[in-house]
Amino acid sequence: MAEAPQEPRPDAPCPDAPRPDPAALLAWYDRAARRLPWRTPPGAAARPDPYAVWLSEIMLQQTTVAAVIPYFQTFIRRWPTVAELAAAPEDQVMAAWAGLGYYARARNMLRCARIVAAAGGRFPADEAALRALPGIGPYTAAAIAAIAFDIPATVVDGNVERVMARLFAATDPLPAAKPRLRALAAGLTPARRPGDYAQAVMDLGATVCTPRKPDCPACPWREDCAARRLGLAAELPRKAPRRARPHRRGVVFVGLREDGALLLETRPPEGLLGGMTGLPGGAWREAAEPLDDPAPPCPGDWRRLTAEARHVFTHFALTLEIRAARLGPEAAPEGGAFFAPDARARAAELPTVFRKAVELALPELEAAGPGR
DNA sequence: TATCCGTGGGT
DNA sequence: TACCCAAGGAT
Repeated sequence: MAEAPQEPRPDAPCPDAPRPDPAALLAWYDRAARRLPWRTPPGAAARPDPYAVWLSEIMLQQTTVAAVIPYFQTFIRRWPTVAELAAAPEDQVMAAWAGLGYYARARNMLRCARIVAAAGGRFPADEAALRALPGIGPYTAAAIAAIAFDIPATVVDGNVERVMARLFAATDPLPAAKPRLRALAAGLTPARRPGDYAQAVMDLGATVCTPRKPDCPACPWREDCAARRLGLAAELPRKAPRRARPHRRGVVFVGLREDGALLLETRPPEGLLGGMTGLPGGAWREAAEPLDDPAPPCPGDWRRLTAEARHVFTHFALTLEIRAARLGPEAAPEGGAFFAPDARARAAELPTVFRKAVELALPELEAAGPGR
């Protein structure tokens, strides 16, 4: 295709500017690569298990490495192959995922595992085919293709966007700048060691080219970085302003039966905390509106706790009023609620907002004793 | 294109 | 305290 003459952009690298060398980044990676449970050492001839790469990448979506590691270890030990994960009951998978957040990931992960297992148990070594699987978007498809199969796919995550914005001093704000940052990243992707390169750019963003206080002297691309020359590194990438977070309130019931069983319910499959186990309660409404005062899920001596559970979701903050009761062996839940044995073990299988409420209520309920 | 969807750590 | 941010995807 013929090159159309392009309007020069004020923040574009001049044609004679030194082009960052992927080999320099790979040399840094050979030295500085983090050891991660799903990662093979840099330069290793053997590719990592595609199942482990896929599992780690799903867990790492919008989630920090430190948070993922224990969950990855648990999953890989409990379900060592995609076939074994595919055969697992959904409620067990959701319970094992509890606390990691973005629960639609877990359901899509299981759907994906079942598709792959039914097709023979091998992940496709092709970016487009990966992209067609549930829970695998542009980033994850490129990451699996590159890391598991050493295909020269361009991974673009938040790290890569930040590194490119600085390297080329792209001053236009996100998210509008995404297509251009992707194109810049694609222009650097090497044919040699693309899997290590993909991980190297992300490691660079995670450990050197950090959002605040980047460690420019430690950067293998320090001499090539336009933002560093301009003194802009710490200010990039720029971002469009975001909306203020609203505040909501609600009521939850923590019911403890004499035998230690906890009163729970299964949430609707879609939406917030979809498909997870939760506590019965009312609607969560804007704090300025009247509180939804729901009927108890089961008759009992319900008492309001002084303490409230506070939790912050991505797009709103929540304060939960807690109503707690010890319930007799005859207690009969209504409206889909049910008892599950071993309240303390169950709390670990709840989304964090509910786990907080249970942890506030249990000591008081246990101290009160059955005869209260 | 914009909104929805969790959580925990850093500053 | 308040805000930012993280190996994003689905709709």
